[in-house]
Amino acid sequence: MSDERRKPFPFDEFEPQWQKRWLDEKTYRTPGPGDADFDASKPKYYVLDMFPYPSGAGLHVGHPEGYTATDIIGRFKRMNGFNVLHPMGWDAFGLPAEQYAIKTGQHPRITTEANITNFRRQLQALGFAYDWDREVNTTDPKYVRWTQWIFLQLYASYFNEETQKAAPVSELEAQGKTPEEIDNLRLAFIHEAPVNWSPDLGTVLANEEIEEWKAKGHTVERRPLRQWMLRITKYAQRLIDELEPLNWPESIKSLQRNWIGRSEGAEVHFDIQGHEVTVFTTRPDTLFGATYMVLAPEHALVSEITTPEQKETVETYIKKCASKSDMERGDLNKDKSGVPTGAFATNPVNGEQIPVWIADYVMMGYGTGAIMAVPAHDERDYEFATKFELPIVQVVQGSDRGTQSLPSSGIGTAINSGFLDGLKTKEAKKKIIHWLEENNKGAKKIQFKLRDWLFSRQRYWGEPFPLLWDKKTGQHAAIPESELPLLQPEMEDFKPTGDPRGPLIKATDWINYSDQYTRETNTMPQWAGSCWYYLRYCDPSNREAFISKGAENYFMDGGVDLYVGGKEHAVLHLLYSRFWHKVLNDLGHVSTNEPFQRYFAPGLIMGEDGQKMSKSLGNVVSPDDVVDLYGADALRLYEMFMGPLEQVKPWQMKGVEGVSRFLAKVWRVANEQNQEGQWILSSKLTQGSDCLPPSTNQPGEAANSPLLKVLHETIKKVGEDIEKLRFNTAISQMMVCTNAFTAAEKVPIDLLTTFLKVLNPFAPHLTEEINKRLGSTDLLSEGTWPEFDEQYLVEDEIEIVVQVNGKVRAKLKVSADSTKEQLEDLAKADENVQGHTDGKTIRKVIVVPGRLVNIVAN
RNA sequence: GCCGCCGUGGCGGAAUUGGUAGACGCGCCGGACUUAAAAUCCGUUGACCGCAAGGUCGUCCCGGUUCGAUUCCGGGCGGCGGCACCA
Repeated sequence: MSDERRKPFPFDEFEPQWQKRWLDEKTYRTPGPGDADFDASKPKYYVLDMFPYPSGAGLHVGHPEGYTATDIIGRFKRMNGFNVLHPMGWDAFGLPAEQYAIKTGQHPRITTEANITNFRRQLQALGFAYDWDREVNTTDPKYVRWTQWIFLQLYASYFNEETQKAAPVSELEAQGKTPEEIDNLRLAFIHEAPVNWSPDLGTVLANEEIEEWKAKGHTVERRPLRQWMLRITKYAQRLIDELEPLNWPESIKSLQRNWIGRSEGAEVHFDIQGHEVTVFTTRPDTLFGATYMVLAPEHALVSEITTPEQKETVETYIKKCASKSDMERGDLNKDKSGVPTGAFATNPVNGEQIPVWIADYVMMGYGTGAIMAVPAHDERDYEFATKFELPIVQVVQGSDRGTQSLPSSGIGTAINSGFLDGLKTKEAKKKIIHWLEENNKGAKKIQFKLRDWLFSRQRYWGEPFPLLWDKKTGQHAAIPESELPLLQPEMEDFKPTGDPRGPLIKATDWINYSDQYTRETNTMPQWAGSCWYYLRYCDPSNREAFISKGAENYFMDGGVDLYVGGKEHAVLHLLYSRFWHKVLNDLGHVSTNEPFQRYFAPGLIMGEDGQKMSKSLGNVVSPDDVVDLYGADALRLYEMFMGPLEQVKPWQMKGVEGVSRFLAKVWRVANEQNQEGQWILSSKLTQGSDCLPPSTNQPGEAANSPLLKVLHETIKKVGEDIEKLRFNTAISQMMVCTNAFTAAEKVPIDLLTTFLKVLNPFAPHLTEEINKRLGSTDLLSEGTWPEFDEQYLVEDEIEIVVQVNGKVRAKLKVSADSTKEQLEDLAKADENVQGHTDGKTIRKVIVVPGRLVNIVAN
């Protein structure tokens, strides 16, 4: 253990030197519009990583998986003449820093800075070609300023239903709308609703965040509070439609579509003793089968319609439900519960009086919080009706599932349904919707699962809302843009108070804006900063705007070309970001309607034990340790060689050793050790091409040089594989090529240099070092990607397979231009083939030139 | 329950407009070099039968299409991820 492990090549010496040089010389700086050295005619390529939350634990080997992939693409595109934008930054607001601050008393800014310094060091030790001049940090006041500015754009906008676009609320003012009416249309609005309040965290959480924090041992309860919301639901249809043309994995698209949850159906109005109640259904064709109605316990009308006899029962039931969270209600789905209100509703289609129940299987948050129950054709209604002995009337026939629980998409024929009888489900739906619309009893309706985005948090370490409250009128207002950024006040104590207005409520001087106004004390969620960081990278130090028109037009033309990052953000971050981007697009601040043209999610890297890496299991691998033992290039190579990028795969230290051996082999193609153990240039190296046939211009002869052939195959394959993000097969091809170099008597330097260019995006340190030792003063990464020459790829002798009845019986070396007839004759002449055809009649011979001959005989 | 993805050697994985299954790497075994070890290099390595030539089986299981199926179709089984009383 104490023995220093012998390094197979001196990566520990040259890797830090190259990293220092790249940083000092700003090798990977990306010139943008406005820079003196910017060349507008050069095409851009924007390759983006999801920026990390700089935790105290530092990087684990999962981080560099995606980062290495983008680095290879970026370096490759750079060598192919693109002006590559490949930036990195920090998603640095967040609860862990705040909680650590509460524990230690240290300001979150200090721990955040320290963590960033550590993350940056770790990333730089891997040799990524980031333009560090473009680094962004969501907690930097210069960044916060623009996050708040974008929020103010949302605040000052509404969704124009006609254009399906955001527009300034000033349009509404011009239309004479009242302030209240306008507030009800703003994209950022105040809403009082039951929210997920965590007493021990002292904050409200988004629905999507509950599970995460519960898993960490925190409690979450339902509590009605006034909160800022963002009206993302207005964009539901566009978020689905505009997803379609994007180059994203189909599975991720489907995840988003699912989340948005579009359902087509109808709204139907029922009368309950003078009160109109609207339900949503995807099966309006089953209206004749509605034998009872159910309201969510929280439905506003419950108290009004409940009969005196049922009052006590209903109130008890509502109390019981209120004590349960959404989750608990969901967990108890084995057993339906509910009570009758005593009221009756009139089925608009046949005038039948049907009982109105309340039950917690109906959710207030979806649709209208009320349903028509059709027990013959809905599993849940069927279960409920059976339990409480409510009538079941079949109205669709022909379902293969029998009378109960027809699938909602099921096809059948309407029966017991008056004027719908005999119609197929599809036609019945159309006809009933038409009837409902004619008779003012309902209308076609598209319903989404997506809810508006709960945007406020009760935290210290987040962007304060740039908003004020009028002390007298209670009306809210924006602070002037000139006062941005609005930073949190310096506070000694940011512990949660239990006051749902958050810890900022304690900063009494700060809150008191003027005699007229007091400040909003909520802060924004961590998503805010990550919603638009990809835009800031394009123009990170702009003081006049969040991004300049010029930078936006150039770098965001067609959107981010490739976005790589974890699937865990496939729904929320990517949805929120798309939403903000669309609003900015509608308002004319950006020129595209989608931010990320191509998206790719790398698979998780598991621990050596096959389990997810976690501190508690002790199976976390730190890149620092891997770099110490094998070097940065070996880590990069291994991460890419493990398997397909998208796949979940376990870490294996032995595998790192394997690629380390490969890199050492490359090193030894160019270097050998002398008596003193120093690395000197290999004696196999030659200036000319004296290992090749005399005239390499002759295709046939050139192809006889195995080295030249494999090299050109490698150029071709690696280039193609990089475009397809198939790095594992690219690396295996480079291993094949290296083995050919190792086997060669002589190694022509020009061929070796060509190979080094191909390997450079993967292993930049090693290749630059060898190139330098070979006497070059240029950087490979600033050179151009080699072109392959088809003439070296042509084979003149190939192997074809001879099958008899589909089984391989012989392999023949034949000339590549053999005709079908020649192949057939050669195949039939083979001894072993004859052994299998003797005594049989040849029925058919299939010849696939260049591949095989299959003789069918019996 | 619904949606999506995936099942290939001891292991990570390659090969799909249907055409030699197991590239490349790890591990194992054998050999060379060495006083020895490490490092490096060479060779073997899906299973079974055979001295060999060769043969039989083999890509989760069952069936189908085809001259030919890891690849396409139908039906199962198993695993992973997401959603989940969404009307």
